Amino acid sequence: MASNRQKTSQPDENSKIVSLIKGRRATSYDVARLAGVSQSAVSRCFKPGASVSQKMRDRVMKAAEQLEYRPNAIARGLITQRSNLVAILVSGRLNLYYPEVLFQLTEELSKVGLRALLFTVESEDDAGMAIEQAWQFQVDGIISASHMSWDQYQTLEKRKIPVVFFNRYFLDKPINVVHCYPASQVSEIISKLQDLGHRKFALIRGPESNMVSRQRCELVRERIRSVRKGNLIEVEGDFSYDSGASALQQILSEAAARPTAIICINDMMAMGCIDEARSIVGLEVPRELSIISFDGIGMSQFASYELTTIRQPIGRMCEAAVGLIVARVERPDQSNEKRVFEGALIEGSSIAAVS
Amino acid sequence: MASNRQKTSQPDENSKIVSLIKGRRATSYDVARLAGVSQSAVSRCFKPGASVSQKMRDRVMKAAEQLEYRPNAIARGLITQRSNLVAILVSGRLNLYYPEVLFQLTEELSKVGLRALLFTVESEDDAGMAIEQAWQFQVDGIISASHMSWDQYQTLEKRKIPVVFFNRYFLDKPINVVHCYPASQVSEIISKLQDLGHRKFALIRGPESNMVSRQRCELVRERIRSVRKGNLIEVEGDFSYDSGASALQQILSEAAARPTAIICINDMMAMGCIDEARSIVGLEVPRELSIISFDGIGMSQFASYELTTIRQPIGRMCEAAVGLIVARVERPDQSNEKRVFEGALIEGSSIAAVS
DNA sequence: AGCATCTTTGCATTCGAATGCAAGAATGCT
DNA sequence: AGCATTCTTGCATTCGAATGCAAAGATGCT
Repeated sequence: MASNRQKTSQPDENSKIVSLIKGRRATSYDVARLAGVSQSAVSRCFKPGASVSQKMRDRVMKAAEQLEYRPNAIARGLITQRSNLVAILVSGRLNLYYPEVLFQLTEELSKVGLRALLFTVESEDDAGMAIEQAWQFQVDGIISASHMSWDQYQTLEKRKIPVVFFNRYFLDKPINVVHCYPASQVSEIISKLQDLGHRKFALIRGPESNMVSRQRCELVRERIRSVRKGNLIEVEGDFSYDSGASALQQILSEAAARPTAIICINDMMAMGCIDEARSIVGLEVPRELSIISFDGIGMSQFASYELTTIRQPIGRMCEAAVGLIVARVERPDQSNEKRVFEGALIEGSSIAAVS
Repeated sequence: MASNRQKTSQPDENSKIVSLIKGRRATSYDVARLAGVSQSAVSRCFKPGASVSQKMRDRVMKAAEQLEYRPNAIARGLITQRSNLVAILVSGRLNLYYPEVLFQLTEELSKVGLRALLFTVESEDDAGMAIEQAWQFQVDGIISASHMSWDQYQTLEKRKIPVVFFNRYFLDKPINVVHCYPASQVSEIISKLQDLGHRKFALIRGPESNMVSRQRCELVRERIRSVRKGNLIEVEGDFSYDSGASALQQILSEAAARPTAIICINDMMAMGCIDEARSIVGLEVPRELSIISFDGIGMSQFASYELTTIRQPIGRMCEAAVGLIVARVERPDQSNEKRVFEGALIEGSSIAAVS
């Protein structure tokens, strides 16, 4: 009792405490004992904005340093009901767009004191498992850049877990979403292709179930039709390099007359397409075949490709996604929000005039 | 008291409990009350191998389902002193090797019930911050495929956090490490190059501080010298595409006679090198310049590159890394272990005979 | 000095699940 | 039936930090 009250423990007792801790992780109680204060005082010293005198803070901090004390985020999470964990669901060994998103999301989360709990999700089943796990770990929110069904989302909503979709959405459903709607860039680039003499186009889509792909396709179709009843052949891929390559073969075999320009719904397929054209089919890109695409991932600008592509402002989108998560965590009842970004046209060297 | 004892709660009371929960996350107490058993019984039902009768288990599980109960991993972590979290430290927007490792590590962790807490680390400072965070979150272990100083590692060891290095290590220091030592593949491919008539080589290294790069370099140098006092010019890169490109320029400006084969210490630099050779310098690869490299990442096999490269068995390495973590978590005092893997030579089309 | 106001501090409780211990139930054996 | 053994179950405590409340201390004002 008395020893608890005294302002500083005796030197010999101090070393006793320090050595007692040895091998164990120091807790706030250990720090409190060493500093001769209460556990709550220690807790308050590590809570920004709490009411603590300078004297107390100094003493506690000194003791904390001696014991290498760090607040236990798990215990803190239990009592505060905030884990500071955010689940990130990404798919994707096949599309190198995702790693870029993942790394930037992680950094943005880190800036606001949140940690990324990573889940790789290649199917709806995976998403279901990820959701269960995320729920068990009491994540503060989920950022999904991957497969997730409406039912699964509903479950999360019922459980009051904030969800932000990253370049994924459901038609006309109210959700939090960050995505890129590059309407004017599509106009611009399609016009440009037409100015270059292109009249016959092909479109390599993503899966029909993917809304972002559908949206991009709509923009492309509208724009091509708006100028002239253009010739547009469409085939479907799965966003992967390989599927871009086989899509090209399909186009060439199906089209009555070979298209002079191909619009790929993402960079990976465009790269597959270019490589297939050059190495297998023997078409020169861009002289004989122009190719444009969407995303603007890093490697789309490698000299082998130098894609003309519509870049997503991934950095700002990640920032927005994290911003939405934070906002929903702080005010769970606020209504959903869509943050839509423009694209940016990167003029590479994958297009040319029709010869 | 009495109601706590009775084997099943009354129907009306049940719905009262169910609705009481509404909006809240169900806890083991809620389930216990609904099932008419004790909280410890619920806990045991969710612990594999615990002693519970079938009757009890059924009743508890039914109640749990009704309430959508899932054990709170945070609370569990607090009492068991096991968070089931593993920190993964990767660097790397610039080297697409890391995303592959990251995704596979995550999947392997998931298989053994562990979750990946992701940290992006581009410098030792970042590593320091990641370590602090990981420590606060009571991670069960750390897998580092990134910068980490010996001092930082020592801190972790002192704190008894298992660490496994992934393709990183310190010279002759005892640590847990998984890496790839492709000695025979280096021999094989260098011999092959020599058989193809190559005598003048260049080596594009990674940073001198990187042990894996140094090790690969050693293998290359030994092998080249062992056959003939070959001509070997060396320049340093940073594993990125761009640095591969500029390394080529440096080689061409420094070398008295142009090398006919370039050994790149990773695929990214090889791709930069190939692109630079083809697009800027105007050299045909492989006719005028052969290029080989290390890693065997997915995109190294894209048709634009088709690198002859020594692949790391990333899948098995990730499995091993997770295995080591699990072993250290279960038996913390066991001594360190190195798991070394062979490489596998992928014969692409980036090499040819000297003309 | 005396009183009011504001600040600082400690006490006691809480979050949700796990677990050692002992009591109680079920089973087997003589 | 009586006793020993094994299996189930509940009680009470624990993990480590946060926080409402009230007491104690500091400060200002008259």
